[in-house]
Amino acid sequence: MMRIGALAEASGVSRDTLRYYEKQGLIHADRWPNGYRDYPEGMVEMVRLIRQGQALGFSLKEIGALVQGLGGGLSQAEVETLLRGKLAEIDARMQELSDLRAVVARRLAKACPLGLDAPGSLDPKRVAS
Amino acid sequence: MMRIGALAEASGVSRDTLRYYEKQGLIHADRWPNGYRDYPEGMVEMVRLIRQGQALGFSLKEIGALVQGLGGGLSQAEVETLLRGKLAEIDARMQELSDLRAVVARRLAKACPLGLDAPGSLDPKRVAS
DNA sequence: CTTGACCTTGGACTTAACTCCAAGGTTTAC
DNA sequence: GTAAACCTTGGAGTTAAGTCCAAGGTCAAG
Repeated sequence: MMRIGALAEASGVSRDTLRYYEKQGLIHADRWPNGYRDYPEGMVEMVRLIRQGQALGFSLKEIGALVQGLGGGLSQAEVETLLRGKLAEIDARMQELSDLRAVVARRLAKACPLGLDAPGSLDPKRVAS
Repeated sequence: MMRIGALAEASGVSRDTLRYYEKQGLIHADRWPNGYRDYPEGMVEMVRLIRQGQALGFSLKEIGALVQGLGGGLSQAEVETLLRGKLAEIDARMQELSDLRAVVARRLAKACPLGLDAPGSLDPKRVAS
C-alpha cells in the first residue's frame, strides 16, 4: 500500500534514514513480489515517535529496545522492567528540563550579555535563587 | 586552584572531554605559568549543566550558543531572541516528553509483549485513548 | 519501447562527540 | 634524584546516525 517514498514524505525523514532504521531493527517493512517495501499506515506515527524520542536525548538503540523488546526475545517481566525503567528516566528528564527552563528563564529576566559574566554565573543554584 | 583532574573527578567527565569542550568554546580555563589549566569552583556546575542539556537532546553547539552568546559577539537583542527561542523549545520538548510518558505508561498498563503487536500499536493517538 | 519516476542493494563518506595514544614537561613523595 | 602521578600538545581512531553515490530493476505514460 505505502511505499518508501510516501512514508518518507509523510513522516518527514529521508528514504535512506528509513532503510537505516530498518537495518537497525527499529521498523519492519513487508515486501512486494518485486522487492519494494510496503508499510502500514500506522508506520507514519511510529516514525514520528522515533524522532520524538531522539529529540529528547534517547538513542536509537534505546528506542529500539523500547519498541520491540530487544529483538522480541524478552519475557513479559523483562519488558515490564524495561518500561518501568524508561518511565522513571522520562520523569527524571522532565524534572531536569524543568530545572533547565528555570535557568534559561532567569537568564532571560536578567537580559544581560551572556559572554561577559563571571564564571559560574549560570550555576543553577545561584541563578534560580 | 582547581586543575583538570580535579574538575574531571568532581564533574564526572573525562579530562579529554573537558579539553574538547574548551576547544569547542564551551568552557574557558585560566593557565598557570607552567601551562596547566586552572578552573574556578563554579565550573563544576557549569559542566553539569552542559551534560544536562545534552541528555535533553541539545547539541554542544546549541549549548555553547546559549552559554556564551555565540562567541560573545552577540548584541543584547540577539541574546534575548536566542534565549526566548530556547525557552519555547524547552516548553515544546516538555510537552513531547509528557506525550511520550503517556505512551510508555499506557504500554506498561497493557503489559503485553512489545514485539508481537500489530504495526501501529504504539501510535500515540491509539495508545493514549 | 523508451523516458522518467520510482524502487533495490552495497559501500563509501560525513559529522558530532568523544576516546586513546605518543612524546614530553612538572610536581610530589620517598 | 628518581619514580609516580600529574599536566601539556597533536593527531589518530571510534561510534552513532545518518547521507550520498553507483549500478541496476520496475512500472506508468506517451
